[in-house]
Formats: sequence, C-alpha cells, structure tokens
Amino acid sequence: MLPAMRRARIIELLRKDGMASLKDLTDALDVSLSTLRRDVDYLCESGHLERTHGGAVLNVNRHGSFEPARDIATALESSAKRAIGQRAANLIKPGQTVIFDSGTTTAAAALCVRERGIAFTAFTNDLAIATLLSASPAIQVFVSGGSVRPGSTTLLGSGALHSILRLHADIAFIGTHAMTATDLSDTSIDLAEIKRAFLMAADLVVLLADSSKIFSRAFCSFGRTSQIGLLVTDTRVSPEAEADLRGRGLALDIVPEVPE
Amino acid sequence: MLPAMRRARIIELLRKDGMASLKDLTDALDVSLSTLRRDVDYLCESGHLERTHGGAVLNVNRHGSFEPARDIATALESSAKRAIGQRAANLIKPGQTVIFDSGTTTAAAALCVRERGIAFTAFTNDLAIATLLSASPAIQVFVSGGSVRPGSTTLLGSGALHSILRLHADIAFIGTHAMTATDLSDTSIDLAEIKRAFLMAADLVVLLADSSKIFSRAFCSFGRTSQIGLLVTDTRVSPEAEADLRGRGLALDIVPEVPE
DNA sequence: ATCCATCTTCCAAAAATGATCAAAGTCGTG
DNA sequence: CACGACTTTGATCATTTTTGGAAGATGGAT
Repeated sequence: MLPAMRRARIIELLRKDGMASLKDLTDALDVSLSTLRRDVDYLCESGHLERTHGGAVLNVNRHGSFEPARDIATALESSAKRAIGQRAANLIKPGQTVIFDSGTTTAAAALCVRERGIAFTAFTNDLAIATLLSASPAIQVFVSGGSVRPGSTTLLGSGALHSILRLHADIAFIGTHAMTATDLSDTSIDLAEIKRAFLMAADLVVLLADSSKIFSRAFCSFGRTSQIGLLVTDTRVSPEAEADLRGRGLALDIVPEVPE
Repeated sequence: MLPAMRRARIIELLRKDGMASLKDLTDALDVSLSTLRRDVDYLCESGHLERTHGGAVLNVNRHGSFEPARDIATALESSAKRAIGQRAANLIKPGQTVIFDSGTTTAAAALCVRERGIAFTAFTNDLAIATLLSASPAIQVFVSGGSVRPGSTTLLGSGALHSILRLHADIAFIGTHAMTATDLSDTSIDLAEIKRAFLMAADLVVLLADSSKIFSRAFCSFGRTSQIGLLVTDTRVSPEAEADLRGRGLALDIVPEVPE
C-alpha cells in the first residue's frame, strides 16, 4: 500500500469517531507500529491531526489547512464522491433553482452538473463551486455574501445567512460531516447555522454523504434526518445502517462506484 | 502502444482511486518500470499529477474542479500589472480594511498583499481574489453576495450592491476599463453600479490602471477622476497625459516595470 | 514507588529512486 | 532503399527512502 494512501485512510478512520488509538489503526491498516507512528507524526506536522498519548485526534479547526496536503485531498476525492456527484447531477431538471452547500461532495456534484450542460440557476456559499459553475454560460450562479472561513472556500457569517433566508429553491444539495439515524451534525456552529437555513429553503433536500459519514457524530447538530428528502451515498454503507434508515422512512439512493 | 496513449491510460487508471502505485501501473500497462517512471515524471512536470514515494496521485486542480489562478497568472505576465500591484500592496497598513474591486490588476495587488503576510480585513466582489486572499490565515476576507457575471469571476447585481452600500473601508483599490482626464468608465451598467458604490465607501480611493487604459472611453461612466485619491500606473503613460492629470490636482504614482 | 503501556532512538533489511548505458525504434535525407 | 541522427525503451547499479523491529527512556496509572 502506498504511503499517501495509508495516510488518507488514517484521516478517513479518524473522521469516523474523531479519534483513534494507534492500536486501532495498526489493526485496521495492517502495518507495523513504527510505520504508523511515523505517519501520524507526519500528519501531525502537516496539521491534519493532533497527538494524544496512545492515539490521535482529528484537528477540527482546520477543515482545510493553509496549504492542504495535495496527496491527501486527492485521495479523498474518491470514486465514491464522483459517483454520488453524478447521481445528484442527474436529479436537476432544466430551469430549476438549485442550492449547493459548501463541501467536496457537493463540489463533485456541481462539476457533474456543469458537464451535463443544462441551463439552470445555482446558489452556493462556496467560492470553489461558484467558480467552477460560472465557467458554464448556461448556468446562472448566485453567491451568498459573507466572510470566508479561513483556510477553506466556504462563506459564513451573517452576510451569508441573510442572503439565504430570503431564498427559495427547488433542490438543495447538502453535505454533512456526520450523521446518525436521526441527526445531522457538523464541526462548527457557523457551518451549522448556514446548513440549517439551507434545509428550510428548498422543496427537496438531498443529502450527499459518503458512507464514512454515516453513523458518526460531530460537534454541532444542524438538522434531523426527517428533513431529508433523499440520501445519496455509496455501497460501503453497512446493511444495518441501511435497514435502520429505511425503517425510518428515509429514501436512500446507493450508487455503485463507477471507475469513470 | 503510443506514448501519448500510454499516458492517457495512466491518467485513467489514476482516476479510479485518485492514486496508484507504480507497480499497479506496470501490471496494468505492461511496460517496463523505467518507461513508466519516465511517463509519470513527464505527467508530473506537466502538472497532471503529483509523485509520492512508490506511486502517483492525481492532481485535483487539473481535474477541472477550479483554478481561479489562471486569469491572475496571465495578468502577472504583464510586468506593468505586477509592478502596479506591488506598489498598491505597500499602501496597506496592518489592521486596515481594504476593498478590492474585481479585475486582473486588482488581483495582482491582492496577490502581492498576501505575500507581504500582514494582517488586515479585505472585502471583494471577485471570486478569484477572495480565493487567493483566503489562503492567508492573516487576512479576514469578506465577499459581496450577488450573481456571477458569466465568463468571469465578478459578482454583480443587487445582492452585491446592497452589501457594499453598508460598507466603510480605509482604502479601495479600483480597476477601470477606461479613463479620460475627467471621467472613469467601464463596459456595463452593472459593473459601473458596483464601482460607483466602491468609490463612496472608502476614505482613500486608489485607481489601478495600466497606461493602456488612460485617455480612452468605455460605454458607461461610473465616476470622476476628482474622486480618486491616487492613480497608480506604469511608465508608458504619455507625458501630455501625465501633465494634464497632474494639472487637475490628481496624485500620480508612476511605477517602473520591474522585470522578474 | 512500581508497573505497564507508550514513546524515542537507533539499526539493518527491503523497496524505491535517479543516473547511466546499450539496444531497438523512428524520422528525415539523399 | 540505405544511412546517420535522434528518440524511446528496458536493464543495471549505486544511492536514498521507507519499513519493521529492538533497546532503552519516558510517562501515566495504581
């Protein structure tokens, strides 16, 4: 296994609970303790996580750091996200108004929609999504104002919130850091505030969440699964989780990972 | 098999998981390790991917997600714009609030300020400027809302205008499409509306205009040269134009083009 | 204080790398 | 078609990087 891949997996494993012991990680990754220790040190140096005695915790403050380590960011742009994005993109009909929440999965969706070439109106609080959507002349892009979250491309704050509150859209694509059977949660209050507003602003709320997000919790709750019209996720979601969510009446769309 | 074809296949294989080891690639492509290594080096040079020990990861920027740096990169090819930007950047003092109008010259200024590393607050209606400024943790970036002008990274419309009207800044860096001895003008009514608001919102208005803009006219007037506190331009401005502008009491800062 | 898990430091084996070189292939020219 | 100039390929080898383990130091519990 590639060192870069291993480090990406470490981050992914940490996202699950926010922390993990080195023992857990060696079991999961099947490498020696020394190697793992070095990886964790490296990720710590680069600011992705912090050490504790016996383990590591994810650094929540840096959702994206100053110069996000390219290799890791790329690894997480997995085929799962692309597949989810593709499915989401196909939900949009010409002429509709669509909200794109900030995030990498929603950005994947935006990229896929742009490639479909259909004409519609987009609203987003993510500079990266706005930029990539604006490259298509068929798409009218609106951007929430607000302050840029340091190290990321997300717009937050009262400026953003006010522009959203006046909004009404056909579809909202929402990303999340974590979800349980009942709750959606993310890492900061400001983020949660915006997402909460998005949930209210659209007829159909589509949650885009790869399976690593499912059945974990983050600091700040921003909504309930009952507010979700459709959850698009990948095939690695556990059967129990799937049954549980379906049992609660949630519509699931589980997309296979297409290697493009 | 053609080298070009082989390289295309490499990219394709990388898309699957975002990364792959050289071993995987030789197995899949049936070429020697040396050749593959050279291919990967080549693709790395050309920016399609990045190397890690034992393998390669796909460069997500090339994947088309977004790169607002492109316009700015071309802007900086002009040594005049770079010099103007540098001079503008030096006007900012730590802690000030600064408006960056949309445009490539103002973007050059933003890039120079970021490299100075000082802490200040920025407001802009340009997605590219917002993105590049937000990469610095010292800079607090506010973005006007609004709709994206098709084919550019400029935010326009009532959303943008309203957020600007509530604003007050120490300095505003304004770009222009054209200027005469008395008038500033640009190509669209929407653009002019925004610039007009910027002119009112700052204590000191600094016009950044390379010499090609001086003494020409565009469709829509947005202000008068008397509203300008300082004009930063390059040495190719004609002596008559310079004398005329100085005669009207306009402060000029003519910067030599520093070749890099 | 004592014990045990964890951490650091070091070392040798294994893997990957960059450089070099001969063989094979490609191209343009007469 | 034959020739030389040039590029591409595959193999080898010394060097660097990474890995896994061992020995000793450190830190946190009881």
